[in-house]
Amino acid sequence: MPTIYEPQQWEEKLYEWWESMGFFRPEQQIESGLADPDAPPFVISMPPPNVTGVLHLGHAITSAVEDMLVRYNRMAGRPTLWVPGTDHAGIATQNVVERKLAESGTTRHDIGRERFLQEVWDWKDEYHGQISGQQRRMGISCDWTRERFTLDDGLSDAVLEAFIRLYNDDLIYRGNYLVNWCPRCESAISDLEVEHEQIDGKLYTFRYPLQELNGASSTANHVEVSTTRPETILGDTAVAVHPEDQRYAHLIGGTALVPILNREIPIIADEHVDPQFGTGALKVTPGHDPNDYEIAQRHNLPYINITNVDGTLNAAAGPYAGLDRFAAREKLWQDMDAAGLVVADKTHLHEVGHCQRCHTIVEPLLSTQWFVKTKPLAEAATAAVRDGRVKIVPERFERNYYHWMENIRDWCISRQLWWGHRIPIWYGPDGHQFAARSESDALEQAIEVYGKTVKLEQDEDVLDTWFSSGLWPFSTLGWPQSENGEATAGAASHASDLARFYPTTVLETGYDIIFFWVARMIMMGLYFTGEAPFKYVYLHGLVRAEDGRKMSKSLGNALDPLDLIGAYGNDALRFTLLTGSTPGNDMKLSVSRIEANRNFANKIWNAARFVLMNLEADEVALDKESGPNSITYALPPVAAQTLADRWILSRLNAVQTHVTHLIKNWQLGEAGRQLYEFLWSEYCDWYIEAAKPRLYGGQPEQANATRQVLAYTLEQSLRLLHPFMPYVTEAIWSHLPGVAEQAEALMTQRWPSAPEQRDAQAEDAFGRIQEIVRAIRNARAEYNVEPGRRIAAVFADSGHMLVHENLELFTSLARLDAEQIAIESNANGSDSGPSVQLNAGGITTYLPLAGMVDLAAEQKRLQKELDNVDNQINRAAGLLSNENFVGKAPQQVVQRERDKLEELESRRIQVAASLAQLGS
RNA sequence: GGGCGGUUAGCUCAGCUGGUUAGAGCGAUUCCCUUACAAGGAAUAGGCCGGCGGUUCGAGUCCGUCACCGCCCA
Repeated sequence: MPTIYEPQQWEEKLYEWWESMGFFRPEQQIESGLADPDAPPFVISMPPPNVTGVLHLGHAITSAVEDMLVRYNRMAGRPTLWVPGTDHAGIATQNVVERKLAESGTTRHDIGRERFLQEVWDWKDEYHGQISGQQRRMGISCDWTRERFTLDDGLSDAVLEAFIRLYNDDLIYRGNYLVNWCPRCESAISDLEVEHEQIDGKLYTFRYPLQELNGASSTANHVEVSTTRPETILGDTAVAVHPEDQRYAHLIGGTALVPILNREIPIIADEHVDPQFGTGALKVTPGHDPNDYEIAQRHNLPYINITNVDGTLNAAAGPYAGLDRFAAREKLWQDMDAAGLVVADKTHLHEVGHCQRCHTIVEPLLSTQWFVKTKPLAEAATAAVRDGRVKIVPERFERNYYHWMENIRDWCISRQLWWGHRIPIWYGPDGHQFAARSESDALEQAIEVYGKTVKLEQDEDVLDTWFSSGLWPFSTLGWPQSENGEATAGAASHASDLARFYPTTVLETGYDIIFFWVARMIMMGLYFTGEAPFKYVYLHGLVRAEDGRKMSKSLGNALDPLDLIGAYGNDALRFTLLTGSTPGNDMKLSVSRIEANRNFANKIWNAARFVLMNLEADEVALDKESGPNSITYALPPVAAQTLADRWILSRLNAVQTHVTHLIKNWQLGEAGRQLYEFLWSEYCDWYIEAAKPRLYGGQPEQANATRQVLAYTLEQSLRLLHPFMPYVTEAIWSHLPGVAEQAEALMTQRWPSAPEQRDAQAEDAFGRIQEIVRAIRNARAEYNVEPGRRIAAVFADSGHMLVHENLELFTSLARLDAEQIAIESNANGSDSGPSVQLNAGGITTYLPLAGMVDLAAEQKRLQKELDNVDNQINRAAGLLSNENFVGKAPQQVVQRERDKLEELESRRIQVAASLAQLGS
């Protein structure tokens, strides 16, 4: 084994091997005996990445978390299925291909629907390969034989089925309403796809001319009105004031004249008007503003649409027709200025909706679209979370979810795009709608209606991508075919997937798509399958750049996960993503942390090298009792175990228990950190160091026992670490003599589940040794003792057994001179002058550093220590003298304080004695 | 306007249902290429846990409030 772990040498090779062995497939897991066929399967539907392009760190964290969960559960013996796939991403993908066409000087309209779709499919085929290659580099152990794409045949069938059922159940309707329109995409988008952003715009105030009231001579021939979008004046159909606003009461019922156009519009009273805002008078543009739209409904006002689909103004805008909406804004304002209507324009901060995909300012527009009636679906979906059928982790997101569900509005699902699932509606000559799975189906229906064959036109539009995504957890498992028991030929082998694997177990994704995706899956899943599509929703935070900003290509601060994997290895990246944050909280990804975790992988690699070098000498016995997928190294009999052995085994047991508990409670990061601490700070820094003297200098049987414990602990630790760092653990495991020959792979080994069995005495005793060793090392450093020099030490009698039984530990860990170690009942080391006196681990240790001891410094140090001990004694004694504490605190807490106080007091005696000796 | 999150060491973050003297990584200082690892080892320094108030025997942790930062929704 080389001295440095090189992930590049291992990762792709191991992944190909894992995949080729079928380890990712539940069928194989059962056949091989790893999975219990009767255990509840563990199932995840992978959030399908868009086929638009390249995977980013959001995908990396998704992959890391899901793979961790999947690997853990697989090892724990549940049949585990992780369904991969990609999303056709309607708007995003169409945009990219359109941009590509633009580069070669053409448009989709030039080449037509059919050729355009062919272009997109070609593009998809190319990028799909790239993306699944990247996903494999991320090491995800998903079942590729079940990979799906939202536009493939099976999923398209699911979309048809879902649409038609909702349509027939009157939960889908078509109508002319105000929708969010993106003039760049030339499509409607849903409320969710509008991103509100604060804009430093202007508030324009102008005079709305009034028609003179008949007979009465009014001094006011205008009313002042403010707007942020002057061009919409051209579409005004009323001026509104608050019914109780005294300033304007006399105007109600009058008539205003639209500037430039001189169209007559009524002045109305409506509660919605905020008298405090602007001038308190409101222009009403029902065709281009959602609030105004509602006012218009209340007052039966007409709706005027002034814009074309591309954002230019139409004939209704009179002289401004043909101008872009923003150019028209400028021109109209100039013209109004010239007409003496302008009062002022001042800067004004306000929220403006932008298209999520292309960032164009969205225009509210009257348009005929398809909608899903969401209320009934949302009610069921709310109930599923309320009664615990679906649990959201972290729980706080449930509030968001409820709030959204309770205020849900109908979902605009039609898009004026070509790339996507075409709406399965055909129109007869009279506009009659036929919802059908195919044109021939529609024609048959038409014959029944018309009594003869008629020409039908299919709706031009496609469905919102999220409509098909909403079906993902069950459509990928074969719904609706397998539900109807009519498996199609291609899906024959997976025909019963729906029955076996649905509902899925966990839906894991970023909290940013809880509404877009998670909420809709729950609504759709409940409606179509009667069951919530998953039991748990685990939401991870967003990965941000080191400066805390969102990573984006345009900011140039985006890190490419593939680059990071190439530079530091997959394990380093995923361990960083897993341990770098807590569920639902964002993380700033720092490269230095990835580097540190690469070092961790290397550290384990080298620890393994050390162990393996020592295993070469003799064959280490295996423990075959533990059964298939659990074969590990045998441990020496307890009688042959040293203190260090018992200590590390107890610690291993504790970590195993704790880590399992943490994972079950979704505390994945904390679980990873525990393993990091254990392996580095306990196994490497202490146990391996403690093992060295026994391996090199001890008796053969001792060396052998040590090898067993070294090997066992390493082997079990690799199992625990595998879900967090699959590659380096698998690579090391493949070298383990004996064990690796008995089984195929670490990833198909059983998760350790030994009962909790701590050795408190060993943990306490070894802890004392650590304290003493640290104190000696500290003193050596303080006194600049040459690192290689072995020094004498005298231990107080109180530590007789501990020191006597672990002499070699002290000599090797603290570099003591074995010839000059003494245990004395009344030691002061005075033979060779004053000593440094250490009070650690409950024992006084004297270091007779001849000629080096600085009396004054020692006195100062000991005094400081004494003060410190006194402080703690006061604290503990204070607590214990408090009746309330003794009476109300749990017994164990009180007992702990008593023990502590006792120890502190004996420590105080030691320190005080040391100080006294020094002074003498 | 409503909701959520954050504020802990110089920097980036842990700290689960309240209970040892609050931890890690990076950075800093000193020393060491000791036969697993210099991507390493040993040691050290560094924190009124955002402010105020409350509950409690006991608060980084629970409650209230304020401030600042960020996100979501309207």
